[in-house]
Amino acid sequence: MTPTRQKLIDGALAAIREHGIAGVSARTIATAAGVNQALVFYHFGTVDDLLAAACESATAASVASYRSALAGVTSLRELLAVGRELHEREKAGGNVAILAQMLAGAQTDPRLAPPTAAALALWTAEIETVLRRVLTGSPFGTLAEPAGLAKAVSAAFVGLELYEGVDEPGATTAFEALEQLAVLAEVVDDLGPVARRALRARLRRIP
Amino acid sequence: MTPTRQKLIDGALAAIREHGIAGVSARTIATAAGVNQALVFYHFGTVDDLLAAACESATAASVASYRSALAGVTSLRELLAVGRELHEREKAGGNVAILAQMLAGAQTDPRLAPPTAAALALWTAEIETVLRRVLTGSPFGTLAEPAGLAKAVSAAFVGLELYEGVDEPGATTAFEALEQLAVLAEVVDDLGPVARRALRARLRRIP
DNA sequence: GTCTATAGTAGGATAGAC
DNA sequence: GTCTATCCTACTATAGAC
Repeated sequence: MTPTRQKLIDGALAAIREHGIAGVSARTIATAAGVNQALVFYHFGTVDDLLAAACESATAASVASYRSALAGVTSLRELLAVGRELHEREKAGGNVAILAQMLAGAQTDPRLAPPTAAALALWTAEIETVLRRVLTGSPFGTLAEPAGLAKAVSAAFVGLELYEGVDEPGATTAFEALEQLAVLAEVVDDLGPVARRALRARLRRIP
Repeated sequence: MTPTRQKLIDGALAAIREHGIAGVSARTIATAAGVNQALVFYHFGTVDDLLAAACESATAASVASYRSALAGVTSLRELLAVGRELHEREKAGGNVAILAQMLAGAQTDPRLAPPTAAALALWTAEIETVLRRVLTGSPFGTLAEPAGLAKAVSAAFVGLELYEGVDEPGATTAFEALEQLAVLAEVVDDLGPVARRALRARLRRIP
């Protein structure tokens, strides 16, 4: 990785954060990177390709920085704590914000869709591993596929970050409600043998 | 509402759907609307103001079209069915897609944030009403605030629609997992008196 | 209210000097 | 690899004719 390539990638991330997908351009990126505008095309060919590289880089780094924390998670409560920490750090950093902007752009730009899907897959794979471990033997795990659940969790998280951008206090109440729901989930997961048997019996009656 | 204003609003919605927030302009909107480009500024002053009006209009219409269906909802299962129908219709229509694009744009454009928040509030208010009714007496309702839950549901839905744009089969598995989770929620909600008492006892021990 | 024309700015992309 | 200069396109917004 040459220094200029790195500058451009960092500049692209800064430009997305500052101007959103609607405002990024070779010029705004080059300004943020402190390099000449023509270098975007020399090093990456098109703006889209630079955005793809930047998104991949930022997501890979972000996911890696949570890998050890996620590896230690053995309960829903702990997973939630990691999610809360991620959310807190995102307020300053904004790697999920990058993903959200890419996702918005990818809806109508076929060149952005594959790299965005790939970046999201980094998150879902990590979350799926944790969910598979945490939900083993739980009523939740027996019913819902960890793979689908991981995708739903990632998508919901992105949606909440977007929502926070237009209604910060509202987003706080939304997160609090989800935390309460997770508490309930842990309680259900932790029911005594009698109640648990009743639950299992009910579940068996569902196709 | 003059015919031209209406054409412009419809054109704005079509343009957002086709080009995303990154690609809308007075020109793309005017082309979609079949009117002269200068009329955007005559009728709405700025592109942002037209987008705001279009978003409000589309969301209000969409919410209104689900009001009667939502009024008949008395269980989580039924609420889920409405959600599924909305999701199916969105594949063709795309009013949530509009909201998602506005949300992405609003992150960095302060002029888009208030109208976007207002449009989202139309959905959350409706969902909150239903949740409040459905969750009365349920362990879920006693723990989590319907207001926060409604916001979380709306945000998650937007996130899932965005996710679907880059990974359609993945989004399907995500929706399926959430449906399974809702089934489990209904089962918990419907537990026999013994198990229910055990659940309540546990919940009381949590602050 | 709607049109044409246009000013002024910003954007993608390339050629060619260094 | 990096820079300047430049072409062409597209954008917002307005002025003025109809």
